[in-house]
Amino acid sequence: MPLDRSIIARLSLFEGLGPAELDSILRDARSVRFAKETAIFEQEAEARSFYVLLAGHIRVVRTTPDGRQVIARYISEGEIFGVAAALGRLTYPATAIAAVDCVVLVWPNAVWPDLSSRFPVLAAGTFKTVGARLQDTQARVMELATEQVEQRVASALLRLVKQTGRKTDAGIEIDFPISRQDIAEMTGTTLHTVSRLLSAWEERGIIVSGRQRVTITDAHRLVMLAEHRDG
Amino acid sequence: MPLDRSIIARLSLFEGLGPAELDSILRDARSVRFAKETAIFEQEAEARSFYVLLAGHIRVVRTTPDGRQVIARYISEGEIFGVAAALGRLTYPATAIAAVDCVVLVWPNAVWPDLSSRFPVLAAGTFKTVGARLQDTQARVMELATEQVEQRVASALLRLVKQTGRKTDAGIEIDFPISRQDIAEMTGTTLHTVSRLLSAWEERGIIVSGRQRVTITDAHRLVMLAEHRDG
DNA sequence: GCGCCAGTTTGCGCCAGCGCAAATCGCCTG
DNA sequence: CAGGCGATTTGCGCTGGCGCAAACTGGCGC
Repeated sequence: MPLDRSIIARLSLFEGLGPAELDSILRDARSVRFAKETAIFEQEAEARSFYVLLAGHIRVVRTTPDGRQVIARYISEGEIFGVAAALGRLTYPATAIAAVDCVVLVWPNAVWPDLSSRFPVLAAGTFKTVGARLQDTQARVMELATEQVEQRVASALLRLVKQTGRKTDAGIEIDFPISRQDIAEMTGTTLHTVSRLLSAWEERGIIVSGRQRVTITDAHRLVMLAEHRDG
Repeated sequence: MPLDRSIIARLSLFEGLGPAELDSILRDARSVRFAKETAIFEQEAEARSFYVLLAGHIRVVRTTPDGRQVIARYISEGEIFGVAAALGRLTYPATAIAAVDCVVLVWPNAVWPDLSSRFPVLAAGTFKTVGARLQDTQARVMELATEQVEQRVASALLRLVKQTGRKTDAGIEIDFPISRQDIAEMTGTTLHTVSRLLSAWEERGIIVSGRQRVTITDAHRLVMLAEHRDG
């Protein structure tokens, strides 16, 4: 059963491509479902495929030799990921884990040279995504190097809300389960410190939170916290 | 006066290209000299060109809104840099400064689409470099998030030595002037802490150092320091 | 050859945030 | 609806490394 082009037509990555072209691209793809907390690919494994996330949220995690984990980023719907091969790498540099039940499109790496040369828009879009990621990662280096923990955690929450925020009556909620431990692994601190910070912010009415759930109720004050030393 | 193809023939980026192709690539380039401590391009400036370093060493620096600096990386001979435009960015994300007198080749961005499609090897090599940089940057995030200052400084020195080390009778020396402040800006600490660490290491015979100069005399013990908590 | 200055060293006090431990709380399962 | 488990909260003590300040030094320019 061939995939219907409507599933990718709306994605910015494929913008400007015609129906026949979309069909041609989809001919090499298959759609796969991943249950919550299962791995799409693993760090160090041979890179055989690249992916586009159709539905869900994915956590990209790197593990140090001594077993400590760091969350490199979250992938949102419509993003391309696992493009190691296009960047000349033979293995994936990180593990991708479904944060919720996910649906992804999968292409074998072998089709990339052909696909990218036939559809320069696609290649350009992919490299633009990579460029943006490089930029983000460098911004994180700067944050880790120059900012205090409180600023870093505030920034991380704001980034998550911006990327995946869902409006509720209480405020804007992060759209997938995220633990204190996860936030700690994004910001280079411990779950204890994150917990203390969130508690303090909740007391001051800036957020409300629960088990694996965070809602920002006063984004403005959180921005102040992220930027300055007051708030 | 046209540039001679011999200046780039030996670079891995242009590997596998014939004389006519090299000449064709060089036709669009010009060679420029930058004096020590001058800027090749500035953060936030419109990206008009991309570059290849022919001789010297370049420091890539990002500045935070409040004026703190972080060294993103050092560029060595033969590397391509300033490729913002190929990644879909309109401005440079960082400032590039000649750490010593440098010679660079400069191409206007306008020729990139043509050049990269005519010479896929060149495009692939460029994206491979970008991929490696993304990898490096993520590795730095992990280091900043999980390691102590001592480990980070040791790792930074080892990376510099590996990238640009020059053998002397005392050991392996970093091939360009580098201050305690520079090392601090690479590792997210202060020049004071770096100075204390280097003094301690010098006392233990692991390095010898002077004004803007570091020589590793016992790389093995420095590796131990970078990995564990002893040494 | 001398003076100046950027780069470096070092002492001291302090505190942000980690590590450890224990209690508590929600949620899911049976 | 009871039990159990993973997530969260919170107290306490400690310390790595920062901030400040002052002294020192190697090299370059005059």
